[in-house]
Amino acid sequence: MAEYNPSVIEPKWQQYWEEHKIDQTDDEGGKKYYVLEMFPYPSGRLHMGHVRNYAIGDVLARFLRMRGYNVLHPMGWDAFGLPAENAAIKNNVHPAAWTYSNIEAMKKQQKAMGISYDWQREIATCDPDYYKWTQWLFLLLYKRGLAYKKHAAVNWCPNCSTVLANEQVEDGGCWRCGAEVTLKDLEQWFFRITDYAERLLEDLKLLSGWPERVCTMQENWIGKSEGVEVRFKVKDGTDEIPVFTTRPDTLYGVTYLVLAAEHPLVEKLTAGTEQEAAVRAFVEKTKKLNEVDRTSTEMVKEGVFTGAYCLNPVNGEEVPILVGNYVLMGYGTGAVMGVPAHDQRDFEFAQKYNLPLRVVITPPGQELTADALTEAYVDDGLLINSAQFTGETSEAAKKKIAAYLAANNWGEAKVTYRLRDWLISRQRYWGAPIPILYCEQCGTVPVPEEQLPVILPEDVTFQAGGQSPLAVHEEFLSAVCPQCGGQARRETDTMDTFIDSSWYYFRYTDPHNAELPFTKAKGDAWVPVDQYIGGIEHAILHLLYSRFITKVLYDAGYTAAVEPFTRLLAQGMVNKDGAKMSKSKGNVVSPDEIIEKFGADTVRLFILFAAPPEKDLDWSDRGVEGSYRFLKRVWRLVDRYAAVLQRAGEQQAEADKSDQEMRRAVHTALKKVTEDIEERFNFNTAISSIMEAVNAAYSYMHEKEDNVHPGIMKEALEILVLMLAPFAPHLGEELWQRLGHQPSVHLQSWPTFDHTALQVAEVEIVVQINGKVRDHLMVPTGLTREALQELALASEKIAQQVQDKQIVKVIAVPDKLVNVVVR
RNA sequence: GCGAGAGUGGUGGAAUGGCAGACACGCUAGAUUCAGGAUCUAGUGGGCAGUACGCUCGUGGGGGUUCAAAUCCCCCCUCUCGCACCA
Repeated sequence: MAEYNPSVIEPKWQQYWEEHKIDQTDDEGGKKYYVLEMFPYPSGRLHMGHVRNYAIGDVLARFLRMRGYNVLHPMGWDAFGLPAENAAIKNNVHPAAWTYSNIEAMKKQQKAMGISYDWQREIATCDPDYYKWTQWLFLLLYKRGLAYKKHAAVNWCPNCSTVLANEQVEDGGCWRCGAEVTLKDLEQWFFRITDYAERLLEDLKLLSGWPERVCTMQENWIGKSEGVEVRFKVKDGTDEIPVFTTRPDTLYGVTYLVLAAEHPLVEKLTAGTEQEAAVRAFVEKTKKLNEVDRTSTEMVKEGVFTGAYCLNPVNGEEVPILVGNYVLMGYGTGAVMGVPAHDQRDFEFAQKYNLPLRVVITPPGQELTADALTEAYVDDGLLINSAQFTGETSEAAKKKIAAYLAANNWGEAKVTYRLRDWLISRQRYWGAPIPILYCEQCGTVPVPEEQLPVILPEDVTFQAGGQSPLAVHEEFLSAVCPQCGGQARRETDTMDTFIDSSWYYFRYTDPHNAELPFTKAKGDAWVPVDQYIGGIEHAILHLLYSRFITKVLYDAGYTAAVEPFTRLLAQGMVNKDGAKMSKSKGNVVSPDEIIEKFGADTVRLFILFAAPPEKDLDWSDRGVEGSYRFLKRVWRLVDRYAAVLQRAGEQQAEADKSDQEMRRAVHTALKKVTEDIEERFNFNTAISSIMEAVNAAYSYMHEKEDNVHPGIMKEALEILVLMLAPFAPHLGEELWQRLGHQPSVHLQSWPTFDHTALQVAEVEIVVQINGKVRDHLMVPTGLTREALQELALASEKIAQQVQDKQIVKVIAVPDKLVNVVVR
């Protein structure tokens, strides 16, 4: 009797699968299913989060193949990024060398896990064959007017020495290193994602296969709000100040106007006035505040009078213009109208600076006076003090005032989004160069497509100061202008790595194409991804960018997909002792060690068994041992009967009761496992059903010893092995062979359960009195309500307890229960 | 503050209106063994009982709907995540 020895069988089957190209996908054949796990950054080591991610994807991929789908299950590397560059500076290795050796190490780990990837489709975003098409994508956006350069106050991470997109600032810190982000005035490249704001919002409705919270987060991030833009004329001047408001019904309550510190009119309005010095000091002070303090709700609202006034278009009233620290230049128009009676922020501000309040909205049936207010009345109501709109409801007035403004050319209805354009240039080396030239004659010129890729030079020297080595690389810098043939200079910024990952799922469909990023036929054959699996941390970033890029490709006719990912599974984290695994806490569990000790099958099984995929999972060494024990238990079961079963079919004995029970147990498990994987993704309960079937087989074995029914035992073991194969692929393969079959178990059809095996002659029902269980009865299956009721009332225990009471009602549920209601 | 999710034995978790705690970990006992480990078998929510396999309590707290609630509804508490002066 051989022992279960994963360290022998796992490498053996991995090699077999590779040699026999079991995991390669053809573009033709069967109904397609695209399973994708988010590709990793090649840090050099897999962590348990990766292991979980790939285990989930692999069970699905293997299961669906057995269900007859043509499954695409590729893997690649999000290989550009700062850590490579930091490692280069610190250890004096080239980022490319560092990255590729990390890729090798991680690939080895993935192979050791037995994940069924089609390695022929492997991609790395730092490969010129890949980033050529990332650059092509940039040019596509450029041609379509979606890539532009502008001067703006942008987020700067001093630690990473580069700028960041809005999405990449978390809590005022850099998403990668956490350093406090400051604002810098720089000229930078942007993608016009705001042009797609409405579609990105609207199409969330198509994503019924996504977790609702991810859609909600995207919805909040896009932040649509509908209102009007009103133009206030500056008194004694020609300038106009546009103001965005969602409450045009409060327009008659405006008593002042506030500009953001960065508002272009601030300087103009105060130049040469006696307010100039005070305003300038205030602006300086406000600009110095970092983003966190600036947008914190706890911040004290402060402001200063500019000395200027403007005119409320609807009533011609003069209102003072102030500069305030609570108005953001980045949202709306950078100017707000102050309605202290009906906006809490304005109320606080007005109290502090003694600005007047005017009530223009009253709650229905109530009087409201300015003096009586202790806080703003922010709800809808009826208009007062509002000329011809007095008496209207807020709802009606919003529309009527908007129309009135439009008719007089004082403003118009407008929709504003919180979403900002995507800042995509990075002042770093290890990324795809932006394919742009600056010509003295022609200005900004895109690199012609046939000249792609713009190769990232390898002979660079890194400087401690963090300046990109491209900026001082003469050979890279100098270029010939494709338009005039004159001297030109290359853009030295590289692209945000989120661009690399925003289209990689298309490249897998046609990874070796030298003419195009992918052909439409191949892209359309696979995209959208049917099931995408990854961490929740990309709820906005990667997932929003990918949706945007897919829509651009759709508009340009390169894909028929409107959305890239049909279903999304946001997996939970892998923790240890209730806390995130981290070096500083010293609670990191290394996948390598566990695989070495127990084998990949055990790790996969444990991680899928310990919790449903979307929940956080606490790592337990004991639990892992339990999974190992289970696999050994299966091994012994098959080992004991494999020989016996070679004789199966010789004598087909009549099946007795316990034989039939064995068969029922296996088919019941099969039904449950199939449903749990296919419909609910509940791998934990699928595995527990397999365990139950194994337990049933042990009981059967004890009862029958060597007199098991060969046909039934054979079928039971085969079904068990087939069910286990997606979870523990190596053991599945080994046992399949030991049962006398040819490999590969992974090319077998998923078994179908036999309805007749599930049928039972008798079923245990529960008899309740007033909802409390009082008896259990074995009754023939399929009894009618009436028959069931009769049997229940005839039961000794029930009859006894009911005899001196009045039966009010009897509820009978066939094959389940009877509830007798008594008084 | 707003939004979303969660709260079930000693532990991970199961049950989505019909016997709460499947499955597993841990623990207890027995078998096997020189011993340990491994393995197999049985037991394992609390209380009361005491061999009647019975009563009773029990799914964060309180209330409600229902013949029947972990599950549906209302209020409250706690935790996690996301957003947060967005005009």
